[in-house]
Amino acid sequence: MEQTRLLNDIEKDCSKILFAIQDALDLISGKWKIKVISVLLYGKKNFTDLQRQIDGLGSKMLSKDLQELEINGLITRTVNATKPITVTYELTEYGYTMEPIIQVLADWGTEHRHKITGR
Amino acid sequence: MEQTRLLNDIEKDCSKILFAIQDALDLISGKWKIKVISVLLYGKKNFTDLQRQIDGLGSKMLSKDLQELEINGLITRTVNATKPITVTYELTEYGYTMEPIIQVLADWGTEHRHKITGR
DNA sequence: GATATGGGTTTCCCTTAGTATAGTGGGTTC
DNA sequence: GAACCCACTATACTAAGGGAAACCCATATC
Repeated sequence: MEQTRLLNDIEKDCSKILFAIQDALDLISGKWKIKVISVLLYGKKNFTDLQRQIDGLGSKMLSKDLQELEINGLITRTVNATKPITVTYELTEYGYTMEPIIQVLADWGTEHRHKITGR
Repeated sequence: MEQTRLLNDIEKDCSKILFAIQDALDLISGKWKIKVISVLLYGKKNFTDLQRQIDGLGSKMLSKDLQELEINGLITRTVNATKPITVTYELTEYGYTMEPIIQVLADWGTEHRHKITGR
């Protein structure tokens, strides 16, 4: 009885983190969004520079993902009145709160590569 | 010149974390793998319990993802000689190294939900 | 001997995420 | 005035990921 109750509590905990994870993934799912955010952690970038930095990313996907990231408040889009008009994308303060996610993923990936390629 | 050199260095850094992130995502991409790992953080589970705990997950996907997670050394599969035969899935030591990823995602997701639903 | 449970596999289907390619519109440079 | 850069948008296609349902095998319970 006591045991059962504890198990139920654990399952509730577990369900909660499952929902939380889904909430996070909803914003960054897809092949490119995390990478866009990662690049923007290094500073503001314009459209073409973003595309150049992320290998394989086409303009249609970049355009779509930037729109979605903006809608979700993670980045801002600024049109600059420069000679040829340029557009700058930049992480919002909220966007920067994703840094730990990027960091921990990158750390794990680095360790994993060491493990695979025989440290 | 100095400035340019620094920029190049930054771009190399950036490329590195992009590759690292890709390495990590290769193992946990898809709709269900992170959730399977998350549930297993709470302890070993059998097939049916995993399926019950993760809403919407069908047996085909679960079966496929478990195989892939095992191949990548994140979980172990143990057949138990019980009355009706049961199979137990459990995180390996390596699998547990994913905990920080799950944790940081869950934390962010929780905060995000607070923000969206008007703290 | 019918039904249930655990642990899957197989087949078929379908949507959607993503790719490739081309084009637009404004401005600048050669 | 040709060609090139930036920032996209449009169109068209495709492949892979995933869902639903049926089926399989063993045990064992009614």
